[in-house]
Amino acid sequence: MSDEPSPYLHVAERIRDRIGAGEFEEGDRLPSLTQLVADYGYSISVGQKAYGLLEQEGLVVARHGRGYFVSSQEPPTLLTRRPGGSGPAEDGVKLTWRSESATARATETAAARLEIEPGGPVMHTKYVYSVDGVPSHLVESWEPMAVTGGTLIVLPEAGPYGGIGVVERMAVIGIEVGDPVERVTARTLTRAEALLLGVAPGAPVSAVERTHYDQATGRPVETADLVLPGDRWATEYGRRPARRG
Amino acid sequence: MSDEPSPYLHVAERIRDRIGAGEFEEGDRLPSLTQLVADYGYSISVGQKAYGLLEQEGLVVARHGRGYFVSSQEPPTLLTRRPGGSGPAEDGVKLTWRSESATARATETAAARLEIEPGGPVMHTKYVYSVDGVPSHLVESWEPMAVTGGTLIVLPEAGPYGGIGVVERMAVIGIEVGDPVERVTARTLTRAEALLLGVAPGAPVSAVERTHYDQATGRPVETADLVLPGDRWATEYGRRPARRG
DNA sequence: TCGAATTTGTGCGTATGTATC
DNA sequence: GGATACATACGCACAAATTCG
Repeated sequence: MSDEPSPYLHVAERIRDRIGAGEFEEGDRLPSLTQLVADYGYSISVGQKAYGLLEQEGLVVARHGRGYFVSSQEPPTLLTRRPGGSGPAEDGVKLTWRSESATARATETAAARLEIEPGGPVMHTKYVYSVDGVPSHLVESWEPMAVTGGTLIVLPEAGPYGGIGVVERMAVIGIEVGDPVERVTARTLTRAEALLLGVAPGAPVSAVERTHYDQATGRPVETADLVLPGDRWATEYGRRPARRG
Repeated sequence: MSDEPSPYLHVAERIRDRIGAGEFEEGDRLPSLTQLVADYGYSISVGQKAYGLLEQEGLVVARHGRGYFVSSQEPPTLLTRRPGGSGPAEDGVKLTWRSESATARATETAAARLEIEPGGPVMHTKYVYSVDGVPSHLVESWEPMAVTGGTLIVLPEAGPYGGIGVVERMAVIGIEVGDPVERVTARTLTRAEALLLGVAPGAPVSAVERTHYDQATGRPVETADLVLPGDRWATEYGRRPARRG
């Protein structure tokens, strides 16, 4: 009979409108739950559900014991990454990392991407990167031992040529590596990843499958999985043409 | 003192585990709320909150009057998109779309990306794309009227040159457009977007800011926001070198 | 340092509405 | 119509975080 929305939807809409109208700005404190009861006449739980909805929409953040606040819509700093690189393109950002390398047998998917036999020997390395000391993203890479085995660069992060990136390392053993192929999709963090990054599981991330190829032979020489939290990273592909207007 | 999680988190974890252990498979009906009360001894509202959490994680779907079900985790096929294109690179996939165009004043962000004055006239078009009849992704594009105004291609989806893509349309008025610049990040769906796509809000998506430039002058001629659900789309950047090994 | 007041977070029990079978 | 199930709402209680005197 009635076309009225549910009370909690009604309250959520009102709050949304009041934010939109400029009554509250970024970072401002919103009415408390008890205030909402006074304002709209519904119960506390209606206010809770309304704020819960707005929280899910990313418009509002709750702070225990303090109140509800208008969230900053635009994240303060979104670091930009370019294909191939593992770190930010911006200057003045301190990138650090921890890594662990071990020889392993190629999994089904790694083998397929490296175009080697499943179970074949690979160097498997896991990275946890940090920006200004805060965990920022995860990388896991695989390199065929058939390519780097017995050379000085077999360990990506140790030895005289450790820690300088795939392109430079491969150059040491005479392999010219071009721009990588990157396959990007979106998913939510697993529990294990969330633990490493110190954020809530279920946070959206870009999952990037990156593969570097030998320019001369066309064979894959490295493949990696990158996990980039969406609230901290953007990746920029392509270059704009030079301005000649 | 106690390290126990909240009851609703505990129940959510148990259900998650039971699904992971194979006790319930895709599409299976999960215990009803009253059954959860019998199983775990908490109240109905605890079960509701637990299922609510799992719903948000995308593991469970609720069907009014029927019950809670295990949602299909793995999509049958992940479509591949290439930069610039709006549709899948795969063959045999039927891509359809609905669109709405209207002239508008450029918002702050659209103006910045198009390098025009904020509030300047633009053609604003919203698309809802479907694959095999099922809503698959969203696109919203802006083109400066200074570029297309008064030409045959002013409406992207109407007239003799409607619906053929940016590169081809711009070619009609003598503008050569190169590969676009795409900036990719991850976020969750807003409620409005979730409604259009018919999926749960909070689902992870790739958000792509795409800009096409005039190859000759280096000026932006079109910019667009793409919303690509992570469970249906991947975007592939770069090409592997030819095999000569 | 302590405690009171405020505020959100969580849980419980119940009632009502509505969809499904 | 009746039984079952989820959706929403209300009121109350207590826990936990914050603020302030």
